[in-house]
Amino acid sequence: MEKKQCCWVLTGPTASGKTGFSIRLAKEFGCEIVCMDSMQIYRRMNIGTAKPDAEEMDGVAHHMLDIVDPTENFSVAQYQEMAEELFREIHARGRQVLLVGGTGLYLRALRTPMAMGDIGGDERLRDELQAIADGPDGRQRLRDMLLEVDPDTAARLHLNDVRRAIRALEVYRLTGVPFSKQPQVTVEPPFDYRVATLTMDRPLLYQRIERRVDQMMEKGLVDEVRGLLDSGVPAGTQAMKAIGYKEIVPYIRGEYDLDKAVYELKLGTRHYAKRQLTWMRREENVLWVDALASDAYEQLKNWYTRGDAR
RNA sequence: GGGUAGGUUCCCGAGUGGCCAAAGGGAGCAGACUGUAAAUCUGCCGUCACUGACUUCGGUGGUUCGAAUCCACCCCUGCCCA
Repeated sequence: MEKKQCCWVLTGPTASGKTGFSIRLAKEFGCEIVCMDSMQIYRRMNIGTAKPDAEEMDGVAHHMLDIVDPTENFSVAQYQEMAEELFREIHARGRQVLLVGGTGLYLRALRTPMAMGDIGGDERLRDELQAIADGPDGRQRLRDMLLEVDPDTAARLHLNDVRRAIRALEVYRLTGVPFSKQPQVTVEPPFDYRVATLTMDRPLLYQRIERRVDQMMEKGLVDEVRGLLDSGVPAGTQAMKAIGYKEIVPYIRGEYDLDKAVYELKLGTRHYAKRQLTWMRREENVLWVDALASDAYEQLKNWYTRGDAR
């Protein structure tokens, strides 16, 4: 079998320093950077997503940034499709792909293409099921519905896990086959991935997060959020659920003061970073690098350029 | 100095004689995750030799079979009057 092309991946929690390392790597190895971040894909959401600006990019080609309007939804499946298309183009140019971002699900979708990747969503159905869930005894009713058509999934899901229960019911309604009985097509990923995760001492990471939030505020995060709202982006969209946006909206609406907003924003970011780490621990074949180690860059370099690794 | 409200486990905050290692929330930690994922959901959370034992509810000393809860004195904090 022909050897697959290898994509480099640099991941890690927010504020761990991915951007800096990625630019350096890109310059040294002629990489084109592909964003692997579920929120930086949105246009006009720059400060809150810590999207690199032109100066930071320093001439390095970046892809998948600003590809969706904040009023639109976007899915993992779309991401996977677009990204793989891009990889082919970049490789055709004879350049190296460097994926950079902290969205674990996106990485997994690339490394192990999702078996149910072709069963789309149905907004109306979701709304309908959500309405049931919101009703009296909603969660129990949802579980009962699921129990009837897909006892395995019903048993696996926690009563409060409404979101996944809805998805399971959705898949059943759409295909007639229970979620748990969907054919497990194991698709071989078309590319190889060499993954490195940046990490650091937890207290230090949290400190950096807080500092970064303060910087976002100085850069005018509030104005950015206000601008989005004023231009007609509804507060309930997927994009506005991003950390940095969902905490500022209530402040703008006068529901709480700025201190509270900043507190919530920092807290939300810390929680998020922790979840990212949890996700990455489960990923296999990952090089963990202490971002603050003096030889961090060397470690990354060696890992990516190592001939036999995979 | 007088009056008054309080001091509870990392924080906030319930608890006014046994059912209290002490509600609830927050933080923190751990985990899940298959077309919303920066989303959504779960577990742990005084200590230990952990189906039991030990230490804790400002301090000390009492009352009681038994106290975070009652009494006495003391220390500290907020507010009001001087």
